[in-house]
Amino acid sequence: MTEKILENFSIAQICESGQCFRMEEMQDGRYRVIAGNRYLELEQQGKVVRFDCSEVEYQNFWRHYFDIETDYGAIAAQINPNDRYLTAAIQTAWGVRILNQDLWEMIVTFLISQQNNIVRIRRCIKNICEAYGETKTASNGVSYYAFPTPEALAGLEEDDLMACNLGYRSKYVVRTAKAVASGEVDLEWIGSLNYQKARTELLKLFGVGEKVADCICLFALHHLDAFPVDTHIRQVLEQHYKRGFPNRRYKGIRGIMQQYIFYYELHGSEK
DNA sequence: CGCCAGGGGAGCT
DNA sequence: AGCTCCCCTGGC
Repeated sequence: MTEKILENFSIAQICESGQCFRMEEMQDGRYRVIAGNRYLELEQQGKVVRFDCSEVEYQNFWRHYFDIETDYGAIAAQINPNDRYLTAAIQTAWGVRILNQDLWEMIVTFLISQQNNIVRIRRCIKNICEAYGETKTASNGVSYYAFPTPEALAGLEEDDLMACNLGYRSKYVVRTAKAVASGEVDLEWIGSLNYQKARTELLKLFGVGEKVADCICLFALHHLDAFPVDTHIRQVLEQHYKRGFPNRRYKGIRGIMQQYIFYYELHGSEK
């Protein structure tokens, strides 16, 4: 067990922010997350967060995964107080963080996300993990499935993942897996690039467009200036930012603002 | 059964 | 940059 007192951190909000589809609430207040081939259970009471792992594992992995080293209070303080929309958004989404997730996992996840809803995305991910991910056992005895490696998917026919409910996205995932497994695409190299260059490389992948590329940049590569524009964000921009989003003001943290907006639209405004 | 939307993308002009 | 058409599934 590792206990930390954390500001601007809400595991519930992170879970519902729609950036990680392998995090879920088990019982009330207790959450489970699978990242790559790691498993963690955690719970939160107020600012106190209990991680079911050693201090070493927290320091070596989960601290970075949850982006604990970034001061979100300072970021929230940069929001223009005259901006009524963003001010309302941060009141609801104050505990959201941009996770540091695995690059391959995010590529597959957001290939699947296109023209898809969150419930089915979750199920698709679950399906491919159960079908092609390695079975693992957590330190507390719980068994779980790791995310399938590129190699595990590279041997498939392009339509094989339709059995996992991916629909037409099956060929996007399989073809990308083949490209990565063969070495034609070098994920480690992409991970070393700056935002614009990484984005350009990701756009070369079959099935990756601008929105998906920005999601990958934000959630895996931690390029906090990436600003994914989906149908929800587009509507917000049209309604509340007719003269354009204040890109200059939020330069370098636009992606965090995007997440606050996205969360607010999904859970906060309650129409 | 048809229609349509769900966190877009490819292919062309 | 803008446009058309398209992919598959689930809900109504």
